[in-house]
Amino acid sequence: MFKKHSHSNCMDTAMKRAETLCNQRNIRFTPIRKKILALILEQHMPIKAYDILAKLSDADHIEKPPTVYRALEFLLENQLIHKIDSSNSYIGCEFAHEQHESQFLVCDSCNEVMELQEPLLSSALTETSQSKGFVARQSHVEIHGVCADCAS
Amino acid sequence: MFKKHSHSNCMDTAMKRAETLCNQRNIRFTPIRKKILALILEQHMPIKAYDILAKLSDADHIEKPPTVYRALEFLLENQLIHKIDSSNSYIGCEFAHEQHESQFLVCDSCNEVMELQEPLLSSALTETSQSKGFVARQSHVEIHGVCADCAS
DNA sequence: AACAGAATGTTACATTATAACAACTCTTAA
DNA sequence: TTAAGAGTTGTTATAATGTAACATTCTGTT
Repeated sequence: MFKKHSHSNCMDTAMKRAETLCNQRNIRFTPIRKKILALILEQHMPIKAYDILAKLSDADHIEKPPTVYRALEFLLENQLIHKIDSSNSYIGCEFAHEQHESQFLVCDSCNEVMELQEPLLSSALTETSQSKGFVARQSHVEIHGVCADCAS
Repeated sequence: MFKKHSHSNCMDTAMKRAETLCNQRNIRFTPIRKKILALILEQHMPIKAYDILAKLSDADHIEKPPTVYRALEFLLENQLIHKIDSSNSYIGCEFAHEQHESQFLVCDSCNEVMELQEPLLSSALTETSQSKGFVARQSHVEIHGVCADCAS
């Protein structure tokens, strides 16, 4: 485990932040979107689309894939969640308040993911793009390995 | 296009490098593996597994998905190719001679991919991991945007 | 209420990837 | 030389991931 913390607390915060953000952007934080964001946040590690689907089906009437993928698309667009490309899974965003790169430490032992916002890394990405005349729009960094807790 | 160059030349070089590397490592560079690496290299941009399959089916007798995925697995393990996670596609490695991180500029306009080995970026990745007590094994960076040629 | 646009429901299907077991091939060692 | 064993490939079937297309419902605005 990367860190101990009051998870229900962090969930509440994230949900409220999402609510506020949607109001600001004048976009609709509908029950389905809310429910799916909550499912992702309560997981506190990457979750797969069809696992979300299964949880929805348990709780409510049976849902279909598009229901989930549409909500995921919405949440991704608004940076309320991120996709971990290497495992086709989704995780709540720790910094849902501004446009930012995706930087992750992915522990291959416990499967937890830590999201980062490292200025050093950000500037390295920016400089790299610039040096190639490349106009960067979105960067995605996944560092796989073993987290501090698992290593010790 | 990121750059003009003699592509058949770069293909030959890459194939020979692969041959040498497999000899050094005492692993078998079988006809199937050779053929699939050649298909990926001649593409010179990311290619999807089922597109490889289609090309094989055209040329030879009909092949099945496991044939392709096994070869891809082999080529990935030996860093002769890389997977572009964001598009489930595969591209020949530009630096098939040593263990290295995967760093890519992905042009969302022309779909070309430029592989990099930027020391600045590498060290930023290393320092980021270390600062979190994370033991990094493999990093993957994809910078999406518009390449110099498409931007101009 | 009537409309327009957004969101959701539903069916069907497309794409990406792997499990499981059989058959073949290559090397090595009796 | 042949039997054993590991590695590779063939084959069938299916799992996992994701989307197209169209119908329906909801929401806010005239």
